[in-house]
Amino acid sequence: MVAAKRVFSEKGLNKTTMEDIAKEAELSPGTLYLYFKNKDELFSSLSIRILQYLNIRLEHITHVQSEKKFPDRIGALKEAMFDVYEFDPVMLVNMFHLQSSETLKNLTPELLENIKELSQNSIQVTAKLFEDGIAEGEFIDEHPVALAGIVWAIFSGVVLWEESKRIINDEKNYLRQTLEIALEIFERGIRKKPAAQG
Amino acid sequence: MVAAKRVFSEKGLNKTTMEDIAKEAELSPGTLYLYFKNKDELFSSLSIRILQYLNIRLEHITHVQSEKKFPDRIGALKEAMFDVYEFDPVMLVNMFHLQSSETLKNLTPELLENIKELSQNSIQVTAKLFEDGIAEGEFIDEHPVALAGIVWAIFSGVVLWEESKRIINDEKNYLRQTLEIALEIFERGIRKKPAAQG
Amino acid sequence: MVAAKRVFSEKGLNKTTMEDIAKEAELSPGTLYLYFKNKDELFSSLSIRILQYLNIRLEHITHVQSEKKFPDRIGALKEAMFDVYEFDPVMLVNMFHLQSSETLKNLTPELLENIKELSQNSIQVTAKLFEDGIAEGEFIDEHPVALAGIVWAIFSGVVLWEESKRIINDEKNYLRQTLEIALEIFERGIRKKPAAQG
Amino acid sequence: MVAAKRVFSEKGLNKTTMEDIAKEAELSPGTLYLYFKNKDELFSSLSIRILQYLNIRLEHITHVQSEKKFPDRIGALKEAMFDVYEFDPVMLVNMFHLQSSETLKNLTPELLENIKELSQNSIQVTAKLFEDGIAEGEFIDEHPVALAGIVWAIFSGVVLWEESKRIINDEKNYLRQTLEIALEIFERGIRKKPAAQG
DNA sequence: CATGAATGAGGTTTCATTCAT
DNA sequence: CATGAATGAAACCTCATTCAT
Repeated sequence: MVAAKRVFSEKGLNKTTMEDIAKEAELSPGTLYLYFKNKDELFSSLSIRILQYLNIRLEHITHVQSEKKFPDRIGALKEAMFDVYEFDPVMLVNMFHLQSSETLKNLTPELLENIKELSQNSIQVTAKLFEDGIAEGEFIDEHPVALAGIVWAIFSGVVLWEESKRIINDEKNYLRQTLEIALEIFERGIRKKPAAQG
Repeated sequence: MVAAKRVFSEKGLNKTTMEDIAKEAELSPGTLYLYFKNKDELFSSLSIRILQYLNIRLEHITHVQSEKKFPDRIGALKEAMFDVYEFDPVMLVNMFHLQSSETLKNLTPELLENIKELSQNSIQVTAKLFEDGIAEGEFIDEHPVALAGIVWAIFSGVVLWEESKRIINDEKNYLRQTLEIALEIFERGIRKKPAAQG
Repeated sequence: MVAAKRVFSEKGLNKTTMEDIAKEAELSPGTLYLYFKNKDELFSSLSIRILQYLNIRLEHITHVQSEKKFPDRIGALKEAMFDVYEFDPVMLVNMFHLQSSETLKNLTPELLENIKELSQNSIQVTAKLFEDGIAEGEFIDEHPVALAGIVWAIFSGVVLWEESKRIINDEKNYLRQTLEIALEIFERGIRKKPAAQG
Repeated sequence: MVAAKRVFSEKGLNKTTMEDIAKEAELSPGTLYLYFKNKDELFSSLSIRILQYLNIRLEHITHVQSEKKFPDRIGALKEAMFDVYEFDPVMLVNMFHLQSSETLKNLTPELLENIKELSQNSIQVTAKLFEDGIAEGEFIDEHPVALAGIVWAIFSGVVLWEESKRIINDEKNYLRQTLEIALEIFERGIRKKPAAQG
């Protein structure tokens, strides 16, 4: 349920009970089991929604904007990241927590396969974005998949980092600014001739 | 207990029972509660050990190696990262999950304060590493705290990323290589005149 | 549960486990927690049943028998006491032990308020029984609330006294006789002109 | 330990741990077991101190003041009650709670015998106080033991009553006044010709 | 399709008691 | 005579899951 993820955000996966979720979703606990095999699957399904949204956005970048030059496409990637974050900041953070063996082991094989495909696909699509730049000899590093991994690692690192600052220090969340700077540094770091020094 | 984290590492936070830990530590369940108020606090104490180790390594960089020039110091930071990761990869990942508000509520105020201080300190110490470079006009961005945040975000992002790849795809963990590349890109990205192009 | 107090009666509050109660009630332990927040609250709820029964009996005296003269009404009070004792002797004794601050802290505020109201109400209703006698100038003491307090103190004192005699000396319980005499003395003691001397 | 009973008073028998007591007594838990076989025995020993004090006071009334007339002796009994209450209000209340089967069953036979004797003795001594009055034909009731039981029941009833009022309503404790009135009523109630009416 | 009362296994936690020092 | 760390049995309580309605 789209609304039930609010509970996960507040309490975290472990401390959230099925009854909490049912209450928030205005359903009965039993009803949840009509839609989800168990708690972990419910949690994962919510995570998958974000991965799906992310993939849709990435498809859009490659297909619709395929004629554009690289600098615009990395800008589009940045926009996609912001959108994904704003689509559901809470579940995004939760999804990053999903990546721990204990949760993944309880999933149905289909669901696990689903997650695998979605994440592999998003990496590959991201990697394609870098291929042009590499082809044109603009980049220092020439392994597009590595670059894709790193750019998503930066994304998740910044999201978690800003989130934990918010919780521990009660600070405001500067995600957008921090991510902007981080990606700028990344972009400068991968180019042979930094734009700024043109 | 230094030996009790083995159980956490194997089973993950949720699936680990106090009795598991007691058995591994060759103690009785009751004894654990002489040293830790509850399960969350035991877990957090283990996380703190990593933060403490990190801070010790960082102190070492600034104090002992203070005469060294910047390029060496960012190299030392990189080494510290690898060491922290190898000190206890699993607990490091768990620590990134610690930041869920509900877990933090069960901690004693002292422990919470302890965590706060350690993370703030590690950021500040890291920020100092960048100050020289900024003072010498070598860097584009001039906000050392922002750079410190980003470099740690990259670290945690890469760690989580590689861990999840390992779990989902059963791949080997390329942490060292990925982190190496990521930090190289980062370093190039922050300098005005990339060393490679000097 | 009306049937669950049997266990308390047999074993006493401390020695009774939630599982004992569950077994006697033919329920599972978890089910008990659907109805009672915790053990103290379950125990208190049983105590409240006696207070409620007492209040119902007292209401009956004032409302139904309001036309009767005082001597009959104090006789009715005596009957109420016997009935309350016979309603559940063991829980009555336990109720007198309820008043330990630590136990009261675990209760929900509503339950605590409930207990307060019931005890205050029973005092006030009892006090009303004495008001007529005072109005007609028959009594020496003219503070009805004080008399109400004393008559209930006598009740609880005699109940505890006879119970402890029963336990320590394995004697039979002479509650009825002792209470009869005690209340007769009380009644003679508060009147200006003792009936016997008329 | 004379000072350790404060803990019982605050928390009640069940909620008080041996460690609480040890801390209050500035001893270690282990040391308590040098002096007391177990928790119940520790608790009972504290109760016995009051019974002993009560018996000493009662002896004093009969032996030293044996030449006095009855009216003075019942006045002396009243004083003894106040003294006993002030000697240790807290343990007095606790002692009344002791009278529940669950606690008594764990006692050593010697201790139980001790308690039996002390309470039987105090009843008998009290009964003697009434014998003179009965012999002189002043009293309506002619069973001294019954009167003794009732007078102690009134005492314990009033003590518990005032104590519970204090806890539940946070009221001040009017023990002295209430007991004074209650005993006056009792005294008037047992005499054939009330003193007040000459 | 939905419910929600009931389950009960299993977790966390407590605490009277012991024993090596 | 005193300690207090350690015990471990047994308590309380939780919560994912089921199933009769």
